[in-house]
Amino acid sequence: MKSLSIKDIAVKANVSITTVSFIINGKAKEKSISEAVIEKVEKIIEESGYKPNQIARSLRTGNSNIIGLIIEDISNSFFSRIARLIEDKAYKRGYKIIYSSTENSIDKAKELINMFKSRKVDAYIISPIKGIEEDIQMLLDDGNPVILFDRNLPDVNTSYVGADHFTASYQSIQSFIDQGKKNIALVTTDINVEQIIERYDGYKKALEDNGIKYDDKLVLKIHFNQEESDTIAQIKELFVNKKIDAVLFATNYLAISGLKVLKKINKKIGDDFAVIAYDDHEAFELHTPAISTVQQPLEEIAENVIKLILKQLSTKTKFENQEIIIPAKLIIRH
Amino acid sequence: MKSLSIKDIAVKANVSITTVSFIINGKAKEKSISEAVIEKVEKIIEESGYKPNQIARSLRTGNSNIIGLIIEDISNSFFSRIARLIEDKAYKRGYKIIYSSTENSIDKAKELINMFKSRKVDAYIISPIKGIEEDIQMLLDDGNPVILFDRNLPDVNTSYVGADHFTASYQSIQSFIDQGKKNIALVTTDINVEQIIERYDGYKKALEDNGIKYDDKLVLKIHFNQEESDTIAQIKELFVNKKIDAVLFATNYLAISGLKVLKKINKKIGDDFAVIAYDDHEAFELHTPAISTVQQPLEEIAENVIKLILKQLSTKTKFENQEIIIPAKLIIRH
DNA sequence: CTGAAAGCGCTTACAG
DNA sequence: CTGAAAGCGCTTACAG
Repeated sequence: MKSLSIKDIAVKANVSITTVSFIINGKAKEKSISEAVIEKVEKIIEESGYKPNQIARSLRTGNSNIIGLIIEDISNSFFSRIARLIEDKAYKRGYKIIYSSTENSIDKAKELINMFKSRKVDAYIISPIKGIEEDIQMLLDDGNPVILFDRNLPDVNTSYVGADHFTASYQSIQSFIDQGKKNIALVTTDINVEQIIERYDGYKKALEDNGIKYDDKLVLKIHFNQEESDTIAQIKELFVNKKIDAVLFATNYLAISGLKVLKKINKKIGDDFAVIAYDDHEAFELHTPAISTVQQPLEEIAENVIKLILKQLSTKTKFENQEIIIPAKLIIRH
Repeated sequence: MKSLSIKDIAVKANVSITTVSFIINGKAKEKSISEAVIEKVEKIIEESGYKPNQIARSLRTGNSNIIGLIIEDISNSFFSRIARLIEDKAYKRGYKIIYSSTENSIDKAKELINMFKSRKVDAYIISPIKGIEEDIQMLLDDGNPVILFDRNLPDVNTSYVGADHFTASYQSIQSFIDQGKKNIALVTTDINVEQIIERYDGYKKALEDNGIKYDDKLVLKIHFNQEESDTIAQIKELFVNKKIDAVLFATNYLAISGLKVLKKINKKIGDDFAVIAYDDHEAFELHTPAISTVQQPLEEIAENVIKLILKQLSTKTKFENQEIIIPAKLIIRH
């Protein structure tokens, strides 16, 4: 029942565990182990199905080949799709992923960082929230690679990969204005994170640049963790009581709720009511009519995150932090 | 830079590491350590921010408090939602999750099992595929808790948690027949797993029991990993060339493709064409008209999986395997 | 009431 | 060309 150890292999092969270790780690040549011994040991390893104990290896070497991934919620399709891409790319380079969801709770995020720390993960990929700046700074001070993605934390100097939310939001509003819209609403969340604030700023700036007066009453900030029924009621209130000819939803789940409202109040999307949703969702292409969306470049975000991680992992000296901002794409559907 | 060890704490407190260890592990009372010493040590731990190295603890105790989760694809909403629920429940009990996606590849699944094994995970939660029976049997022989979910493996004696796919599929078809439908199609996948076969069996049996002849031409088996454009072409072929008045989609992503086809060929869902989709999706409620679905009890599946894991983990003796089959729910929407 | 010491399974500097 | 031994940071049986 007990699994084999390097000692068992050494005994079977009648060599020292040092020799076995060198062979396992591909240092046989370098340590000039004879061909005959290499073959014998490899054969025994093969036949016995021996797998080195990674826990012992980690304890000794100090690295785990595990990357910790901290996100808001794995069941949100934006994150699950990113998680899948990151997993793929990490595995190809020999790294595994431990993930965990923060649910936008500062306490849970702090706890997760501590847990990952005590497990000695080699690197951290974090979609952060405000309030954990100090914890992240401590990771950096200890020399850990930390990459933020999706949301940046202005007060911490780390590497960051994300889409250009300001421009994407600006362009969405500009496209409404180009269609002749004047009363443009924004439905967003009240969570205080960079990428949501940028979407708001883009909305405001586009209005100003086009000489349209910003109206606070057309901006609905939905409380993050509330019941969907409440969200629907609030959006309905906005749609029914305000004169609106276009709306930008700042997240895909808000757009889903918004579409439910439109269905309920029987308001048609068309020439006199336009909609754009931030982040794509399968429901949008299928919807009648199809919903225009802002699409984040998931593949590129994941690729850049992994690249930065690997670069930092291989750099012994002080690492230069990088910010990589990738354009998002506005997909107009009819 | 280096993090603190138990030795550092012992030196600071002027006691042995044994004493510190007892205090950390809540055995202070049992080992009758004096109140004064306990307080002193706890204060130092608190102030220094010391976190025990879990790697060392794992090596010594043999357990990792990590559960390995092997699924088909984390970006599929069924799995990401289950993953979220399992994560939640596991965390509450002090366990962390490492996940990985198999993409329905036998080789990748085997590799993942080996990787988890060498990391000494305490338990395995697997949504399996045919071809890894031996590997799972080896885990069981080594005394590891293994819970299969979503799909069972008939040739291996393990615990299993899943929905009653046969009945759900049967009831779906029965509801079509009750509406007077005669030409009922099934769009399913060609992957050779229990839960897909059961859906097929339920379809066939319901037809037979109602005296409707089974027609092979009305069953479309889509190749698993193909491009969506090919899937759409095949479904279109079925819908255009066969006389059909109802269709059951065996997975939610097939239903999404199917709805795209209907939109394209401008076929309306209504009195003379009915649709049911297996596994819910946000797009279905929103669709015009809303799509009826078979909903799996995700919460109950996750809860039972974790319960079984904990039970097995706490049972020193030979564990009695259990199969838990939970009814799925047919939600009719109009 | 508390501590010295063995040992979990590895890696690697050192010695020969 | 190969091995003995130290040490990574813990836990715990044993001794006093």
